[in-house]
Amino acid sequence: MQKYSKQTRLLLAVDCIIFGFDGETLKLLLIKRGFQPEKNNWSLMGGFVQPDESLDQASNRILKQLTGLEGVYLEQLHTFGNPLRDPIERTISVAYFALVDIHKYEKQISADYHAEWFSLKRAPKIIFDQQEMVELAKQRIRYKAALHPILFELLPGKFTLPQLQNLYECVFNTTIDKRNFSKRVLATGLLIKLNEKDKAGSKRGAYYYQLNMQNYYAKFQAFMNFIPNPDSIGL
Amino acid sequence: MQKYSKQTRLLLAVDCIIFGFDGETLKLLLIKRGFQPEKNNWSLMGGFVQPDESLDQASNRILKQLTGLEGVYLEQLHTFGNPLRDPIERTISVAYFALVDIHKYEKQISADYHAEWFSLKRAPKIIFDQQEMVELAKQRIRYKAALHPILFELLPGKFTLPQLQNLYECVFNTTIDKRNFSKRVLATGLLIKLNEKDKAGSKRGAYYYQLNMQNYYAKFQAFMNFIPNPDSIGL
DNA sequence: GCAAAAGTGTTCGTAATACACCCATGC
DNA sequence: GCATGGGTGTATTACGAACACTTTTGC
Repeated sequence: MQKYSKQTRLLLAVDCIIFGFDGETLKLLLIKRGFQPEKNNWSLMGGFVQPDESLDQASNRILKQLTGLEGVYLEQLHTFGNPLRDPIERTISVAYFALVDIHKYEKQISADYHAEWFSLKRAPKIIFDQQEMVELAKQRIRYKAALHPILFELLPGKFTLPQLQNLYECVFNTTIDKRNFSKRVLATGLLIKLNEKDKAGSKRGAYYYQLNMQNYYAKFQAFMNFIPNPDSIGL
Repeated sequence: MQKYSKQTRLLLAVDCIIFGFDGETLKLLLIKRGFQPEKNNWSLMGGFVQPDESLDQASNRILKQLTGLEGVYLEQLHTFGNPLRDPIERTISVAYFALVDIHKYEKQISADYHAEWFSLKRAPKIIFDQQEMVELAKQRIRYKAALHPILFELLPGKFTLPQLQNLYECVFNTTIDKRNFSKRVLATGLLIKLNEKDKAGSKRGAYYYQLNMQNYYAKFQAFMNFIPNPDSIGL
């Protein structure tokens, strides 16, 4: 059978908003764009969708090619299709966001790929409408994290409660009572306490926990409250 | 400046999943596809994105062209990009879902546009991967409706509490205690009681309510519980 | 011994749940 | 007068919020 004649074909790209957490602030991974226009300016990880790959495959490939990251949490966010968003030629971009354990890849990323982590607040200007993508991604992460345990994807396999709380406080830009926080979190049954302490953060040391993967997968879609007063936060 | 040479251009379409509520069940609006392949088979409202329009514009245009619907709730759902989803030629489809007051357009739609409402459970087979789109849309609506008052978009300007409860019970496939339901709903401050009754559903008649649009817009993004035990429902 | 962070329990108020009867009307 | 659906109140429970002191240990 024939093709759909008369219809316009358009360029299709994928852009990945990659978040990491260094224990202090949320970070964004950017790269210096390798081609015109906007060559050498900071950009999200992006690339064109190839003829034989799905969108999920494209986003995973681009992530791997530009950062070496593989097997990380990656989710489709939104598709941006403003006719003028790319000044050279109309390009539709399917945006994905990723959550990664920053420490796992920190050195490799900067050494091999010339990508750099920026604190969300201090990130440089990025190209086209990518700032809009980042804002939407931040919003989506907050929204989802208020209900589902996605933020664990930003932490290493072993982490402490203070670290976890720090992450939540940082994402939601709030402070949480540590007694209530630990109660809430432990009540989910998602965590396994280890017989080992992290002595880095304090003299006394804080117990390490790890995810109970069984419960994690089982309860991932359930609604659970990890933060107090979700309404009061800018969701 | 030049174009991005060497990159493949792809067809880009928009498909709209249109939901309505007739007081009994959730319904889906389908149309007989007007061109090959799958000509005359049931399909979502779809069309190709034109060179000069954004995705939102495209979805609104397609909705208007195929159904006459205008100014309805329309939201981007997900983008489907499997290389083989359209057998003729690779086509990326950005799916949108719409919520409409079925009565407002019922006659017009079937008379002028040869579109038809189908009960979700009794809908015919639709083309390509559109069933997947519908499933995702149902899921998204449930998810969103559990937290935000979007289901009002499915009701006429004046509606009764029993009608509203019916809608929620239908969307979540559950039963709700009417005393608790009315308490919850009225507590949001979203409804204004009218001095008028709907006598169609019962001899005594049920009071009409309308949305307090001020509060509706203000609280739309807030988290609110409209259904008991969201966890227990298949979200 | 002191500074700094970790860990832990109780009280209180609010919100969700379960539950049953009367009301208005058309026939 | 009776059948049908509409409307309302209360008692109990569970959960989230507020809140302060003790523990450990490196210096």
